[in-house]
Amino acid sequence: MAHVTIQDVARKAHVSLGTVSNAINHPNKLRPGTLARVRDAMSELGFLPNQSARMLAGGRNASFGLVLPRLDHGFSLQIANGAHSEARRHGYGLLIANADEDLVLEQDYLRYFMGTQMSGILVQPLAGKDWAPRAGALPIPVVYLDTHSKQPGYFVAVDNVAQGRLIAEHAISLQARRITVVGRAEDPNLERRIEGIREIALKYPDVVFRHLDEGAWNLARDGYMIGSRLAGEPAGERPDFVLALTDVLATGVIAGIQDAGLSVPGDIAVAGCDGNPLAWSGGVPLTTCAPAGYEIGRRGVQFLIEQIERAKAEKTLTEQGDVEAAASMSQEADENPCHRSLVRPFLLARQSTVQANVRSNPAAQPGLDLGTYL
Amino acid sequence: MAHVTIQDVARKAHVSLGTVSNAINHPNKLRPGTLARVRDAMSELGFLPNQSARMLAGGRNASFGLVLPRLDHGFSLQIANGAHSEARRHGYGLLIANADEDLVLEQDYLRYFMGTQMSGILVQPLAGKDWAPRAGALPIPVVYLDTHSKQPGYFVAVDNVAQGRLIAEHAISLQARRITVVGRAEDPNLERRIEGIREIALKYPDVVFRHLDEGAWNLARDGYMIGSRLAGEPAGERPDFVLALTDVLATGVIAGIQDAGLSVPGDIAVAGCDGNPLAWSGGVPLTTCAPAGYEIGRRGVQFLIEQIERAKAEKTLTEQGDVEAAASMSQEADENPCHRSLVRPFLLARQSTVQANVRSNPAAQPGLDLGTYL
DNA sequence: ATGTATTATTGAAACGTATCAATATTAAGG
DNA sequence: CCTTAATATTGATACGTTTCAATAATACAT
Repeated sequence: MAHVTIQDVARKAHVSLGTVSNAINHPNKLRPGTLARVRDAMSELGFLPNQSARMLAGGRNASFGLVLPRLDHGFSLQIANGAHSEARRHGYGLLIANADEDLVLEQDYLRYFMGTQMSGILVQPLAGKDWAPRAGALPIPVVYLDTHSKQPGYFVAVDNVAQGRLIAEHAISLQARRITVVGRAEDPNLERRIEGIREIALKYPDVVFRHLDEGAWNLARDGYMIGSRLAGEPAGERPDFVLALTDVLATGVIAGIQDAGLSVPGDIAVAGCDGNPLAWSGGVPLTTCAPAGYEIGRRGVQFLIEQIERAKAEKTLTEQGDVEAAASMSQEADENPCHRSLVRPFLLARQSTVQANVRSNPAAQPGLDLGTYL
Repeated sequence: MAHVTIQDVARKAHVSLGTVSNAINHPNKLRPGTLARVRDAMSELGFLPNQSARMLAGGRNASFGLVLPRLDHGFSLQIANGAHSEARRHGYGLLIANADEDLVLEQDYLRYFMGTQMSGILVQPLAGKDWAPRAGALPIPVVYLDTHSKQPGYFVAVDNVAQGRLIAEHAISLQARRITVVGRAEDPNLERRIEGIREIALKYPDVVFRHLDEGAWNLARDGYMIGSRLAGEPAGERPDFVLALTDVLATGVIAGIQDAGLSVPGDIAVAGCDGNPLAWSGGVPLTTCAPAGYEIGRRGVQFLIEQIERAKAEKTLTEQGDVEAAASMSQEADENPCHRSLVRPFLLARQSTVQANVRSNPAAQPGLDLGTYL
């Protein structure tokens, strides 16, 4: 009942404390016979090493922490999957915490991860205009995901401006003449998408652009209402192309238009903008771009490992007495405090001609299976 | 650079170690002035309590661990969300680990959580015929989710048999005469669904039932191929109703049938069976049942808390010298080692008449917003 | 055999906190 | 102002590991 400790194992195997510890951490330091004896004792007693004690004594935990703002958005899941596979590839574990749209909870989890001696932390911060880097002087590597900031630190984000440009150019390449952008610009990422779209709009003065600054980014229902309304506009005035700022919105817009009796994309074409695989999994062939969450997670972990490696190198130099070399390394780091990685979006043109919107179910496309996202 | 410890804070605030500890854990034991002094010192030094040390010294961590087999299935996410909200309600945190379909990794995370002094662990074990309870004699509460087993322990699962019955009866109530069940029976849960369907089949001998034991549960593409094939069968022989064992499969089947030129549900109706919200989010109004993942997560946490409370009560009794009372409690527990909770599925009849399958976009239904699942 | 080089094993000293009995401080009552 | 009760604060101890210098046990060459 009482916890089985390394002591108990040592006693049972007739060896010392240190030997049991070695059996766990440096098995090759032991003679095969001893190792076997210790292992037998461990399994007989059902020994489970106390991770708290290990970390306290040993320093670092071979895991990363990932704090997500929510669990039920495809983008965050892609991040989690990308981060997880990259972490595993390097022998690290990944623990995920859900801040559940709550700033306080986000802070709590961040502090928890820091206190737990994690090897590093990834955060996809809660969106909001007032974003500031969480955490002060950091005892451990941190990488911010899906966020832009002028602050020093490590950041990995989608190039939202490029995303906007991409999708707007796509619309124009399909001969759209009246384009309506749908969605409230409620956070910097969305603003950047609009910025990209606007750039393109300026290049094509004969195309009519309009922005409906309404509809929450994550509510398909808002899209539905907007879609119904747009469908109700007179034929010559209503848009022939709707650019929704998010795929979830786009899904709703499509449904709204269709329920109003118009065809998509026959009467009005619709495109999304953030490559959310879950939004089109049901069979709506939505053109969109940048399903880049996976890549963001991957790069985030790479950044963490980069920081870890650098710290390790610095420490090694210092130990070798090469103090000036170490100093120059850390000075270099100080001069170059910002590390940004923009993940380039790409067009997922599942609606390569306007007509194609009608039927090209993703389930039918080999090599692209929805199951992965369900 | 070097970690700021409780010592440094104590020195800075001119108090003792114990006082700083109290400031963290029992703030009401301190005089307001002292508390303020300590808190100032903490924030000035940027103190972060070392969680490893806390747990080592103090015993338990106020968090639960959740080990999931995968992150990209809606059901697991529902579980995570249900567990998270219930845990928060009781003041606990939740850390999620993704076993990523890997038995070894699942074990690793379980061991990790046990070693981390988590207050309890939830596991949705990897599916497979050879399932056996992970973990031996457990030092901490564990609850198994979405699994059936004869072993002693705590289990929360969907009543898969009822699920099968429900969906089959639904089909028959819609006048189906030739029902084809689609999906490989690759794990006990799926077998149970078939069992439920079979029960109903026996009750209606004039209805033709057929089971195609093919199609992986999580591959829409498999469903697509099966759907195309079924659509190719002669009009009098092909099914008028397809029951897919999972919603993901059903999604594919629908696409396959439609691409073959038949209408759903006009020519062939299709229903899923596991209430995966992500599978119908795109606008395919799929009838299905039991979106019960959330409820499973919730009950799982409740079971954990129940175990914690019981242990606490037992300990209190023992301390009060009431040894015989404590003994009787634990004896009672020994005699009643199995705790099962079956979550009852319910029909999500989004296709309440066959015709309704055509158009009833969920985005249009108030009170049911997809955004939540995207 | 004997001494030396190599490899295994040992056990004491951290790691940073919570706990709790002991002590010091404050408040209350006369 | 003194006594007693209540409340704050202290600091030694324990938690279960890892680490590392010291020691013991081998293997190897002579």
